[in-house]
Amino acid sequence: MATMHDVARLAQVSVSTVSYVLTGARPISQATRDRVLAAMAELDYQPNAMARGLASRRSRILGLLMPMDERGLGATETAFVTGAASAASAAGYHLVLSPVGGGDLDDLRRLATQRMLDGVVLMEVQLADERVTVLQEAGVPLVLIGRTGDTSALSYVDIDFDQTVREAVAHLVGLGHRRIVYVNHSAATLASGYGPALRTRDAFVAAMTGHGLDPLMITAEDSAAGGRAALADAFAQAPELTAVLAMNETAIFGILGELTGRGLSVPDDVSVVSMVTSPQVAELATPALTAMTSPGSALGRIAIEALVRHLDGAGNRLHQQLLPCSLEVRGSTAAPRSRQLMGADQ
Amino acid sequence: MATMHDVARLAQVSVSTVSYVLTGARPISQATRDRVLAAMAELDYQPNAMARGLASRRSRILGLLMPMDERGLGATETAFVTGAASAASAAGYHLVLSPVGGGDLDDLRRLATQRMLDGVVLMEVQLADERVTVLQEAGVPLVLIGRTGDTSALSYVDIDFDQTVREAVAHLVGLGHRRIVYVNHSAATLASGYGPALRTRDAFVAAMTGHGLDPLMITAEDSAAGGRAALADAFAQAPELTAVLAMNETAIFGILGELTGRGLSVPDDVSVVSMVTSPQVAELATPALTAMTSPGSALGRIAIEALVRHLDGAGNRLHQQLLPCSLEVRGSTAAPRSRQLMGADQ
DNA sequence: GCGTCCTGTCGAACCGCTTCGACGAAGCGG
DNA sequence: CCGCTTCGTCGAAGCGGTTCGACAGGACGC
Repeated sequence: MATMHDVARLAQVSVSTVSYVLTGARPISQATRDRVLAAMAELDYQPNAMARGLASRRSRILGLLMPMDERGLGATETAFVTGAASAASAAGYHLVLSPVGGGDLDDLRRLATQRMLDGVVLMEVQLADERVTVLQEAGVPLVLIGRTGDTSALSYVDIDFDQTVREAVAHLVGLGHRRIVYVNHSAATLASGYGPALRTRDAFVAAMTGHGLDPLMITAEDSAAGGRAALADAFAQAPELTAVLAMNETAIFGILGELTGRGLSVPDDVSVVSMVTSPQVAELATPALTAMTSPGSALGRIAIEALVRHLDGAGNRLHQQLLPCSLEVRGSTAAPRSRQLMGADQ
Repeated sequence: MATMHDVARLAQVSVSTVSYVLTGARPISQATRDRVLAAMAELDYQPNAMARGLASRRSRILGLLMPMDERGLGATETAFVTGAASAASAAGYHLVLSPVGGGDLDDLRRLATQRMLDGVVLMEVQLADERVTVLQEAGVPLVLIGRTGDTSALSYVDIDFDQTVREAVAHLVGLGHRRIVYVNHSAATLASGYGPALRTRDAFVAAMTGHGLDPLMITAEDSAAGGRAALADAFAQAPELTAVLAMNETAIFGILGELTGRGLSVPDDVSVVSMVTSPQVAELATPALTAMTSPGSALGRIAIEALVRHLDGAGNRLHQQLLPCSLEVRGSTAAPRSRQLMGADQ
């Protein structure tokens, strides 16, 4: 493993000159630069990341902290990660993903305090998130995906849930639906302060009321069974419903199964719109789901770019940005057919 | 940010003594140790990871290299990651996930050469995998998940596909099925040398022939549409089939949809077994899928433990281990009902 | 009572790179 | 031709740890 000394010796310059060639921190003549570069190539020189990090007090490593529950990463989150990774790589940073579970707040503190990460992007932020506190106390530059309740001093990128829900509702209302049920995450998730669940709830109420309609929300566990139960619930509360808007990607398969089980067809009897969904998942269902496609990779890219700007540039400004999901119409939505035609089978 | 010097001064000892307390490399008297620990606590001292890494030439960081395609990470892969993460943390290592896409072999080389990773676990290994070569050349300790074609000099943990397929086939044969179709990944995936696809193919042929049955394999694109097409294919080649064994987790939803579309019921008309699947995904379908559950988190744990043993211990031995998936019977398999009863609707 | 072996601690030499101050050599206006 | 920048380069001092050799002092064998 060649070191800078070897390069310097071979190129007949001092170590510092080699360093300046590498970092560009000071001007170096073309002739010298060429000699140094040639020496580096000949020795197959690679700078030692640790040494560089120690001396410069910057690791050029960015952390992407992702809670990994047993459910796995959806295509949305994956798009997010890949977007972030390529943006980081383009900016000359490494991106490491760190799976931080619920309990290891200490682990997180250690990671942050050991000066191994120049900055951090935090995914799946709760409205009140201790991790944010820990990282802020550790003095680590931070960008959130999602938002905490109080965003006054934080940079974040998030989905524009308000706009997204409004658009989804508008699509259904435009088709002629009046009785629309919103299937959210579970009550427990709501109670835990999960932002997307809360924000979509509020947005749904606002959107429906805006159309003069009654907003009915049902909560569902994150499972197929939860979806089935939720749909049963929905029919109990609103037998005349003609459309379902679902935030819960996992439950939606149960919803579809239950609809089929009741002899209802999608989209003829009931239209279904899936929120914050990736095309891959939407295509999995039969019929393919009309969905609000999340701007996954853009979110990742923007978050990293904001973080890098903060680290490299002098700018100390906060970056706060919302991106809406885009409506992609597939086979699961259509104009409602009159309920009378269906006979008595509810 | 307190440094070792600060601790040493406060505890009235030399820096090296503090270091020995921390690393345990030399005996330190209880009295001194207590003074040092007290000083560390008082100053809220955290060792600087870079400095430590530079001096000791060991970063205590393990890399988990995961290719991230747009499909996302299934629950299986996620279990794998969490298993690895907790094992690493238990061994006193950090685990960073690095999403290496297809093209960035150079990126990988850089990561490996910069001495930032003590060792690496490589996921989703192809039979001929350039990444393995790159890492071996860089001299990075390596454990594979999956296997390359030539495993003579490599440590790996992998699923015992042979055993898994044999068990799945035995389950179906035991129920009375004779005509069983195996839906594998796409022909392109097979051609690319994807180990699981090739190994399950061979295992399926062996298992079926062992039962005196004709092994029929169909390839399917990784999508619902691919699954539908594959099932049509299967019926064209074997109209009398009563069971489907599917490796392709994505295609399986299309298979189920197509079966329903043809008026066939699962499991009464056709039994379906999903291979290398997580319970979460199996429960998503209606009916819930009988599946071979992959030992995801155990795989991750074992891989990391093998790597750590190699790094810490003197042992230079290879670790090569296969783990079978375990059969979990759910609602998608049953004894075949005689085809005669079905009438003429093929 | 003396050489020997541990034990526990210290000082100093790195690990490989960045960065700051210094300085000779041009370049330049007057 | 002189003093003053500007340019290009060098040497050395860190960055915050680890680790090796040395050594004082007590235990121990004989």
